[in-house]
Amino acid sequence: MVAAPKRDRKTERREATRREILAAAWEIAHQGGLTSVTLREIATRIGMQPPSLYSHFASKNAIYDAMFGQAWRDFHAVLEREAASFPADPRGRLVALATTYFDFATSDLERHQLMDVPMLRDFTPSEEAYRPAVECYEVMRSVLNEIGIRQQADLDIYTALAGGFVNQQLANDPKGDRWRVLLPRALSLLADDLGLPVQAPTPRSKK
Amino acid sequence: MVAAPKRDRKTERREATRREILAAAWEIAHQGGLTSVTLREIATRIGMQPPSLYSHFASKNAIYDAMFGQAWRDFHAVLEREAASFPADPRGRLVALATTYFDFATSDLERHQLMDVPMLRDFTPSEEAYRPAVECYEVMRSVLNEIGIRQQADLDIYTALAGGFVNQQLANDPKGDRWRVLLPRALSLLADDLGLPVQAPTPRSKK
DNA sequence: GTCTATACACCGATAGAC
DNA sequence: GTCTATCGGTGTATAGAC
Repeated sequence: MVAAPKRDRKTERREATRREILAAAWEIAHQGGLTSVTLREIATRIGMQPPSLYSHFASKNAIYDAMFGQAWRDFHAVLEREAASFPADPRGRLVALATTYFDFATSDLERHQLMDVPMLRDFTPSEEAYRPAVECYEVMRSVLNEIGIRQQADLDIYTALAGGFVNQQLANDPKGDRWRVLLPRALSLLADDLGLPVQAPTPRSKK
Repeated sequence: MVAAPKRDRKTERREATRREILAAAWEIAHQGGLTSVTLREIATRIGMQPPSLYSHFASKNAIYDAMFGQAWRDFHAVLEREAASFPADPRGRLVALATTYFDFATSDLERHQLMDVPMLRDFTPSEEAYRPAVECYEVMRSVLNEIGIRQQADLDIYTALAGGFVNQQLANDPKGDRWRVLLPRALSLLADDLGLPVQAPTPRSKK
């Protein structure tokens, strides 16, 4: 009995083309905003004719959908990776969680808009594309839960705060860190209010 | 010498038509979002042919521009009116200021997007339309200044907080008050951190 | 000031040949 | 799977008659 071939060259090529299309779409979005992504422009960039794209995606919204899913899967991967090395103390974890989200969101405006700002009319993510988003929320909620932030009102304040910082950073200082550096202080206010234990800072060498 | 006529019927009619155009534009925006405002649709609603709109506005962006200016002048009026009856104590003033902004912003999603969320490509407000926006910032900054919030970092935390609450409210509970009711608590955290004096609540009749 | 007619540049999507 | 050709629609804006 001969082993089935491990690689399916045809499928590989198909997926390579899909990736190429998505890469071009991201490139366009980064240059001219999400709404400037058009089938014509995608096709031009990858040397195709616009109708050929329909062999790979059922519609333009299907492309947005794939981008949406990809973005959340990427964040999920980052979140899992970073969460493994979060500090042990509650306040440190809180800051680390928020900073992980903040950095991911602010590092790519158009991706953030696609993920978190419903700005594309007549685009609604499919259930499949939405799944990794739900998984991210689960991870974040469980981290906050461990810390002791369980009440809905407390979670709501946290999300408003994190989202507000991201938006201000992107809107008013997109290349800087004006709000990023304030994040720990803002979170410590919340931590104080919730009575999270303060961990004495690790003693440093003298002075 | 005959007194000049107080009313210019021609000008009045012109401005009435302008108002009619803007009213139709807002109506469309409220129903289908800011980007769904088109000259065709405006013209249809007021019983005109699309090209006729050019007798009143130089371009579509000129219409957005007028809407932008109108929105900020409206907020300025609300702000001046409300500020006259803000409480005397710093914490009360802080909450009143933020609530005034919050209520105005959340009461009209499309207006908020036009004012605060740069989401229309190739639209930049003219200097004239931007002026009332600057005046609003002046008023808000001066209120915060009286309270004792003067450092840029403190102002930045305030704006991130206020903006974050507005966005969460509009995105996740547009018809409710889930974040509105949390606003005083969130602001008291900031007030605590800044050491704003706490005013003993006015004694009420017994228990 | 408003109209008709039209120019012009886009867009997403489909049909059918190869 | 990719192509050519094309459909049917969107939009802003201009020219010129009335």
